[in-house]
Amino acid sequence: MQLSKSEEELMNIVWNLNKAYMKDILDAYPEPKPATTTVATLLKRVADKGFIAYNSIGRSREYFPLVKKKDYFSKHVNGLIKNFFNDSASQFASFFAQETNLSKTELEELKKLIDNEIKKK
Amino acid sequence: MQLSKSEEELMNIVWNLNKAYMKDILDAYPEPKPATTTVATLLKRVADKGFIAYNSIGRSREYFPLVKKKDYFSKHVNGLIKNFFNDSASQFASFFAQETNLSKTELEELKKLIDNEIKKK
DNA sequence: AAACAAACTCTACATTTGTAGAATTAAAAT
DNA sequence: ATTTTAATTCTACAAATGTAGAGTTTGTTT
Repeated sequence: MQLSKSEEELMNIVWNLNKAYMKDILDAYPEPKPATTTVATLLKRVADKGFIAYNSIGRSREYFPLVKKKDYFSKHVNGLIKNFFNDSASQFASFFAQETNLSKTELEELKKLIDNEIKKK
Repeated sequence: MQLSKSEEELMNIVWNLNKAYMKDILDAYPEPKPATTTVATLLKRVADKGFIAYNSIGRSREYFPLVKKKDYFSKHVNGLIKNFFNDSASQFASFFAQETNLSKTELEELKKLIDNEIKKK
């Protein structure tokens, strides 16, 4: 299942906090913060979609992610690639290398990384 | 403004064809093709959002993109990066290099590309 | 025990999205 | 000119999304 924009925003907070009470989540939201009930609704929806779960502790719940950010992301990016780059990751990669404004140093780093990946194969 | 999933799919076809009549677009859809009216609705919505325009030719319209795929994409990917990678493109890049399943050859190619980019800086 | 407060559920509602039938228009074919 | 057909508009409607008020539950404080 797919997360909507605002659900993603919520997930991102949960991923960052790793474990969090409602209150922590609300605190993490940037101004203007949504209503408590809005967050509650989103938490419920995201939980229904199987992205988070919680442990009941006292009157409240400690939420935690069930899906790893990495995993969610792979799927996400792969969807992008499938949709827009004829399912060719390398086509996307080249687009990415050219279009994103990485600095020289960052590019050097990336190159090293790729070298590592090559060695792994 | 943001495109929805199915609007993106349509745009992708239009980007590929570059200029296209309704019929061409329908032809380009994979099976099972949507109803003509569905495509018509999407065309209208996407036009309202300012992503395409058309020249009226005879009884029909020749649609063409107003927004370049590249531009749409940069924004898209940059949004991703902002949202999930603390606004760090290099963080995304390393994620990408490790998580996408590029073959050895593709990685080599990518490396060359990056080398080129480095030289440009 | 009573009052309080935080968190959660229920309900709601406007907007957007996915999808398409019915009706209309206008060009093309006969 | 009449029929046929492709393209467009209008209308519709269910599902998903963004947002939040009202009410309820359940620990917490005094």
